[in-house]
Amino acid sequence: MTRLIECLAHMDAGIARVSETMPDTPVREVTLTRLLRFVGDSLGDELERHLKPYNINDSDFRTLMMIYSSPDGSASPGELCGFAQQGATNMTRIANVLVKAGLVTRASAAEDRRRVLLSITPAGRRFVKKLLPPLFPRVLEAFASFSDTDKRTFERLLRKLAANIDHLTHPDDRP
Amino acid sequence: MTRLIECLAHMDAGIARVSETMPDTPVREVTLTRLLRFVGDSLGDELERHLKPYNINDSDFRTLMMIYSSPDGSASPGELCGFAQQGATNMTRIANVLVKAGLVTRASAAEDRRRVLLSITPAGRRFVKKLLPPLFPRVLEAFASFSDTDKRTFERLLRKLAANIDHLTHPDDRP
DNA sequence: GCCTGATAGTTCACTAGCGAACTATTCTTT
DNA sequence: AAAGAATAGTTCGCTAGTGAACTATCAGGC
Repeated sequence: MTRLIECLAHMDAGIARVSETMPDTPVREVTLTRLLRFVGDSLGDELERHLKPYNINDSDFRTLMMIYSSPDGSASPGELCGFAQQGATNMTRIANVLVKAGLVTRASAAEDRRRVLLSITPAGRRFVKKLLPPLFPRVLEAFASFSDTDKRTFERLLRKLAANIDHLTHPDDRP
Repeated sequence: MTRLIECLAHMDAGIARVSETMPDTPVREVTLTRLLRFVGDSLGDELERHLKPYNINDSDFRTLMMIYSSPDGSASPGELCGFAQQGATNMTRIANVLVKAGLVTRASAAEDRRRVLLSITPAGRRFVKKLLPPLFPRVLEAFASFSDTDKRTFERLLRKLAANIDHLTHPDDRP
């Protein structure tokens, strides 16, 4: 597998060549977009690599973390797939996985029997507490060469970008 | 589907709660990682949405673009999956799709008959030239509120992060 | 109380991507 | 020149994720 840096160089060259035949290409913005996706995917792969030994994957883990970190340790599939940007279909599968692994329980809510309540079990909490700490050094290492200002700036720009994308995909501003 | 901004708020709250029970959580770095992936995925979804009417998906498109932007308009699956960080298996599928759509041709290379050469067809070039321009305004819009300095800084930080991840995943520095 | 419509989940059938096993070709060694 | 190792793709069987159809429950008018 080629090094990330070489991929980026290749990408830069490709974009440059495209912009020759199509002069109105917004080179910088396209580069940023591709870079962002690239780096994001790499981070995701890193995480999956760490999770694999536990036979759990990224979205299962994210979902578990959302339940774990909810104030009362439980949530319904609907809420979860809203925040995790997952389809309801997939959330059903994830819930199945987590329940089967004994990390959460599934019960239908008392007030509204259509809803389902996924609640974290003691084993689920233990699992999170064991899984998370070894992850921290790697996250820190990824940002090792970042100054405090770098991190603040990076976060600011990412949030700004998120806001822009929000406008882009929900152009329903004021009625 | 919930707004991006709300998801981020929810994510912030979740990380804050986790860091209460696990005080050694590197809150800022975790936040940056999650933000980055979030924004990257959203950009990806945006692209897929635009591509769907043409019955082509993100990786098919990226692959097509790599062939299009190669100096001689052709490449072998091996090169492509190196740079696209795709498995060879999937590249076979992608090649099948592109060939079936008449956008590229598949032929075995003369010098080394193990290799396969994927070459873009005139229809493939036309397709790219038609598909790409409507994409530009959206990319520009995503970075609309970014100053020139913002963009430069963002790019610098992303590349720095990429370099770090490279070290993280290939710790084979010097022998 | 009882249709109508809305909401929450699930099931089903399909697309996307991955790892392991396999095939065909080329390189190396002798 | 023949055997063995290496390389490039493909096929196969599996895991992830999606959209459409379906089920069960609730809410509102009458």
